[in-house]
Amino acid sequence: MRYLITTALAYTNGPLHLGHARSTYIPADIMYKYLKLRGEEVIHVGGTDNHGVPITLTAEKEGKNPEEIVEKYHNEIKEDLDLLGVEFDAFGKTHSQIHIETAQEFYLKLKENGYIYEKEIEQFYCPNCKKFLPDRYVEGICPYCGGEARGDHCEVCGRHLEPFELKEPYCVICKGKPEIRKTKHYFFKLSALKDELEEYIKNAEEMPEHVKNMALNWIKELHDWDISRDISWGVPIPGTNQVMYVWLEAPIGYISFTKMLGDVWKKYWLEKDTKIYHFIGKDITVHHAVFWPGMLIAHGSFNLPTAVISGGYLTLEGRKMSTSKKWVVWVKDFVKNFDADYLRYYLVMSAPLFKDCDFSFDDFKNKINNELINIIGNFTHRVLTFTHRKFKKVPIVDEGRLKEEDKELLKKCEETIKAVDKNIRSFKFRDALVNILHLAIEGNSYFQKMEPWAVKDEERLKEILYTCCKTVKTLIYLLYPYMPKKSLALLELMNEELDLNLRGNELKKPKIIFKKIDDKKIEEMKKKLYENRKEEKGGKEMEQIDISYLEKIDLRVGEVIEAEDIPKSKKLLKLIVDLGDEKRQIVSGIKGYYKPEDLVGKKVIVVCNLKPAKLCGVLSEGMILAAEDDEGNLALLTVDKDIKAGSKVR
RNA sequence: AGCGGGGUAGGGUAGCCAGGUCCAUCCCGCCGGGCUCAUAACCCGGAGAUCGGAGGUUCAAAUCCUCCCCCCGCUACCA
Repeated sequence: MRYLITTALAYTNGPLHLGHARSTYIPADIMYKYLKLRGEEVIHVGGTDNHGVPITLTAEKEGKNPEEIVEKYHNEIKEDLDLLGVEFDAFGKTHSQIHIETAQEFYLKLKENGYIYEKEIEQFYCPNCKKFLPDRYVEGICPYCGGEARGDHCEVCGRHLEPFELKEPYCVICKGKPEIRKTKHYFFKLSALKDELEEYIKNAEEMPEHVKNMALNWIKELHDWDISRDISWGVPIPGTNQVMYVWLEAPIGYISFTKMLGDVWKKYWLEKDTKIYHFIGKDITVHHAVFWPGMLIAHGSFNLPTAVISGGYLTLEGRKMSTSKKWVVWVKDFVKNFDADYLRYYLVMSAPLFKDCDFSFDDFKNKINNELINIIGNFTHRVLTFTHRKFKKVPIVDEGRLKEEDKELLKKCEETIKAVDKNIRSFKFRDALVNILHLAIEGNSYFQKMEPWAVKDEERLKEILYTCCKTVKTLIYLLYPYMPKKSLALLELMNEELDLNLRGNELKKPKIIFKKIDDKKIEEMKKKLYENRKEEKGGKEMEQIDISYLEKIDLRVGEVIEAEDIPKSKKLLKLIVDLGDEKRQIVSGIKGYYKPEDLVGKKVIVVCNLKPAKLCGVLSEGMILAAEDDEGNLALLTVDKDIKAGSKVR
C-alpha cells in the first residue's frame, strides 16, 4: 500500500496562525511521519493557493503586483511550516508553470468528456474599475429582509439570492454602482455526477462518518458549477480570455505538486493500491468530499480520495479568531517563545481532531508542564540519569530471565505500540497520544515499585533498568511523529537509532530535554494579544470629529411600549417605541440579552434619523443604543432619572 | 432558515452507531498519605457527574425514539 497525504493549500494573503496548524498541518505531519517510521511508502504534498480576487485586492492595497504578494506569502508560509517541523516531499504554488499546465489539461479532459458547457449569463460589471465583479465583490441590500447582502448570499437572513436580486448594489472596490453586462461563462456539469458521487461516498470506507453525512446531504441537490471568471489573475481557460474559478483549479494542485517529484507521481495518482488522504479544515469539507471527487470522476483517470480528514476549528482564549481584529496568534510569533513540539503536543492533546477546541495560554502552560513534562519528561529523564550514573550505558539482559513485573511493563510497551498504530491509522491522533502518556505513567509506577535506588543486587538492577530503558526507547519511537525534535534529542542522549531495539550503547551525559514553560513568557504573549485587541477598539486610533458631525445625529429618549420576539431571527427583537409625538417600530439585535417583557416601560436612547431598513423582513425605523464589553455583555443605554419620552439627547 | 458537529465531575475527554459488563473512562486540577532516582518532579488512595432539559420505548437507557434549549461551524473564494 502506498499513501499520499495532502494538506489544504494555504492561501497566499497572510501567514499561518495556530488554527491552520491545528486543523490541518500538524495532524497531517503526524500521519506522514508515523507511516514513514513504519516503513510505509508515503509522500506528503502541499503548497499554496495563489489565485482569486482577494490576492489582487491585497496587491492593490499594498501597492504591489499579485506575483510579489504571492511570492512573499508563499515563502512566509513555507517558513512557518518549517518552524512547526512539518515536512513535505513537494510544496508547490498554483501560480506555476507545472500547475497551470496540469490544470489546463485537466480542464480540456473534462471538456472532452462532455462535462463542460457554455452559457451566456448576465453579470455585474463595474465601469469604474473596468472589470466584471465576482459575486463576493458586490454588496447591497437583501430584497427579502433588508439586511446587508454580499453577492449571492444574504448575511442577515442567510438566503441564497439569484443574481441581480440585490438592491442598491455597489462595487466593494470603488463603491461605485455596477451595471449589468452579458458575458459567456463555462459551466461544469456537477449535477450529472450525482449517482457516481453517491456510490463513491457510500463506499469510501475510511471516510469519517461526519464527512460522509455532510457529503451525502449535499449531493441531494447539486447545481452545475460556474467555473469561469472574468478576471485576469488565475489559470487561463484555454481558448478564452477568462480564468478558472479557484475551486476548480486549486485542488488540481494536489496532482500538479505531486508531479514536481517526477514520474513517481503516476504511481500515486494512476495506479491502484494508493490511499489518498486529504487533510483540511472543516470549512472546506464539501469541496473535498463532493466537488473534487466530482471533478476526478468526470476526468476519469485519477484515483479518488480515500478519506477527507476535516479538522475542527480553534478558538483563542475562548473567542473566535479574527485576523482583522488582531485576535490571532501567528505561528512564527509563537515559536519564538515556545518549542514547536510543545505546540504540536498541546494542539493534539486538547481535543479530538474533528472537534472544535480552544487555545488558551494558561491551559497550554498547565498541560505542557503538568502532563507532558511531569509525566513523560520526568520518566525519560529519571531513567536516563539513573542508568547513566549506575552503568554509563544501557544494560542488556536476557529477556527470558526477567521477573513477572518486568515482563508486564514490556507487555504494556507492545500493547501501546499496537494501540497507537490502530489509532493513528484511523486518524485518532489524540487517542494515540493518550496511549503513549499511559505508558509513561506505567513506567513511573514501575520505577516507584521497583525502587532501583534501593536495589543492592547489581544483576537485578540491570534487569530493572533494562526494562525501563526499553520503555523509554518505546516512548521515543512512538513520540517521534508528535514531537520530532524532542524525540531525536532523547535519542541522541541514548546514543541510539530511531527504532525499537536496544544496543547497549554508552549513554551521553543526561540533560533536561523537556524544559518547563516560563510563566513570564506566557504573560508576555498574553499581554501582547490583549493589547492588540485594545488598540483595535481603543479611542486613540479613531479619527477625531467636529461637533457639527454630532449635530447630524438625532438622538432622543424613547419609551418602549411593546416588545416581541422575531422568531426566525437569531438576535432580533421588534420594539414599538414612543418618541413623544410619534410611535416607531425599531428592530434591535438584543435577543438573548433582554426578554421582551422586561423591556416594556424602559426609557432608551434612539437614533431617530437613521435610514429605515428591513431586518429579517421587518421594517426598522431607527436604532436603540447599547454598550457592549469584551466579554460580549450588553447593556442598553437609558436615562438617569425619569424624563419625558421624545426628549432630545445632546 | 437549512445542513453538519457538539452539550458527560472545576477544565478537557471516553463510552453512544451494535441498550445490561457504567452506582460512568482517562488526563489535569483539588484533598489525604507515601517515596527520594528525578525538572518542588514521582507513586498510592480519596472526594467530586441530576450523563443539556422534558417525555416515551424497554425487565433494563449516557446509549434507542420524539420534542425543546444552548454552543460552534458551513451554506459554494477565510485552517
